[in-house]
Amino acid sequence: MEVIHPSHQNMDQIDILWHQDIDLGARREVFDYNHRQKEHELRRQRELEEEKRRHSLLEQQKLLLAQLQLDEETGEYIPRPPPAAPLQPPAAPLEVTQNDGFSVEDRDAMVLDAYLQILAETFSVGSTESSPVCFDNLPVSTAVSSIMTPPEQPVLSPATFPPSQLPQLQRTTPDLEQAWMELLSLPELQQCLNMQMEEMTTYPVSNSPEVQNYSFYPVSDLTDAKRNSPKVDATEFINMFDGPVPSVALPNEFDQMKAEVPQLNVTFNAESLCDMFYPNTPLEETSCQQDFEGNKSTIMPEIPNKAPFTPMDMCSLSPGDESDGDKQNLEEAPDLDSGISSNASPNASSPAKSVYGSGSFSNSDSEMTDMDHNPRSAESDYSEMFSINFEPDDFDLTAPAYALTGPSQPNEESHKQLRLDLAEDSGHHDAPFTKDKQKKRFDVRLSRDEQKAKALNIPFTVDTIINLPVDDFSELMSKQQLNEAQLNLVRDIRRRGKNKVAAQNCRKRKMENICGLETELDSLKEEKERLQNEKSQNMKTMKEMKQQLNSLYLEVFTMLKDEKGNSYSPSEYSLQQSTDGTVFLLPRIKKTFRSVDNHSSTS
DNA sequence: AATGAATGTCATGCT
DNA sequence: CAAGCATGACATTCA
Repeated sequence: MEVIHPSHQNMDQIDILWHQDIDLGARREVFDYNHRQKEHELRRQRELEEEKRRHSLLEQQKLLLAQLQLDEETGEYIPRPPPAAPLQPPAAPLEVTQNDGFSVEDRDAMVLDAYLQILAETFSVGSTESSPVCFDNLPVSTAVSSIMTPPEQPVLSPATFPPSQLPQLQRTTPDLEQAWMELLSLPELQQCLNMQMEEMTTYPVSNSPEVQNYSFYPVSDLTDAKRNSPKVDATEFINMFDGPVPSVALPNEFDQMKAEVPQLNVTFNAESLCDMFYPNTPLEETSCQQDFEGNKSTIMPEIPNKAPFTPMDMCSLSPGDESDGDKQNLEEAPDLDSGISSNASPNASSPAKSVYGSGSFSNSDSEMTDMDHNPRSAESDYSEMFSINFEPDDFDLTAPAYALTGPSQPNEESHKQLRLDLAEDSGHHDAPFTKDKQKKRFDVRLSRDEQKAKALNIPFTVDTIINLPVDDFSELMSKQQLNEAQLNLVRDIRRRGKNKVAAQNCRKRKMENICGLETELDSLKEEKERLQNEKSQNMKTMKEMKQQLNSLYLEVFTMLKDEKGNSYSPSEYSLQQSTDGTVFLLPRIKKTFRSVDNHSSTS
């Protein structure tokens, strides 16, 4: 028996199968390993080229952002003026592109083109005209404005930004956020960011807590801040993190945060940068999870009011500002539909304005600031999650309607508040302090209960008092040792708040009822008109039919003849039909008589 | 200054 | 019975 070499046999079989497949329409290249390998290499080459192209676009975009600065008045990005001498780009990767021999104008034009191209190609966000809007809404402008702030002026730390805006921004620009995430996932960008981050962390960061806080902001915030960093002086760069917090942070917390700085250095590698911006970092994730689990049982009743957890939500639960996150969860969500304390200030979409307050204070903002400035040990679940403590000695920092500006302008604000108090006590509010009367009115309204609560040292916010479920509210009241006056005030605040919402709903319902009735009235009018038209049409038809009947009647009469062949007069005879259908010709004599009788009797 | 709209607050009844 | 809701009536603020 002949022994065939196995491989030879296999090759023969493959050849047979191949011929069969050719008959079926498949080409040999499909099965050719070398051919497939070539194709694979070609594909890889294309991918590499694509990668290179994206990288160059990225570089151009970074360069562009370094060349641009935010015009705080128009909200537009404009070319940055030529930097001062000491402002040398600290980031090495950008030096290559910046020293390429282009004039500033050429480079700006090129960069602008590249920018538009990037927006059109890299981001699959949408049309280019929507992009600037999104950029305007991004917190990047806050970072840029912080960079642009003169060093001698206290730079607002991220902790003083109105954090309540952030989830909103997150919601309003999900596509852009996703695009940023995609960008960040590019290895080249991660490498670049990593280099810059290493530079950043090698500075003597005296206020390291802010570094940690910084990571709580949307990814675009930090990345854009970084993109601007090449033009930023080291001092200013540090100023981005150099906030007033150390002056208000409790020493133990400060030490604790400081102790985490080495961890940050470790975790600031390229792979975990995305995770740092979003809370998948093991460091934060564990703590977030812990906190989330810890508070879940008490948070849950309120959570359904809010959209499902976003990464920012998880971030908010991280240890650095867990109270902020909780407060956002629990206070913003009811505002969405209740409108009681809708913190939507007209400036909410303009971070550059809101950084310095510009008179647009919101309750939540002040509470956030309060929470930042009053980190407290856990007295109870709710005191940790919701409360502000109105400490008598931090009056100007914790006052509800004026605390946004933070420690940078404490005296002005406390004086404003004192004047506001005086105005309220005297019962009238001339408005020398506020530009927006509507806003002022809103704030004054809000601050009445706030003021009362503060006067009695109620350790909760009015939103907390109003929006807590009754069980949680009762539990909270029982845990706090409140005196009679405080309890009464808290109940009044809750009752007023509930009733306010009820009144709003009632009026809304009333308006809807009125609109519904108006619609119904319109439809009824139309129905009436239609029926009247139908009635007149019917009457017209009836008249025509009567005329036809009359003519037919006369026609029949003219055809009737007596024995002599004379016609019957319709005035003397009438035709009547009996029940069995027989038609009789009856003289009208009786009727004539009766009419004569009637006539004689009436006369 | 008068006026109407919008909104907050209170009283009351109902669930 | 307490809590909350609905709603009419009144008060306040503002344009």
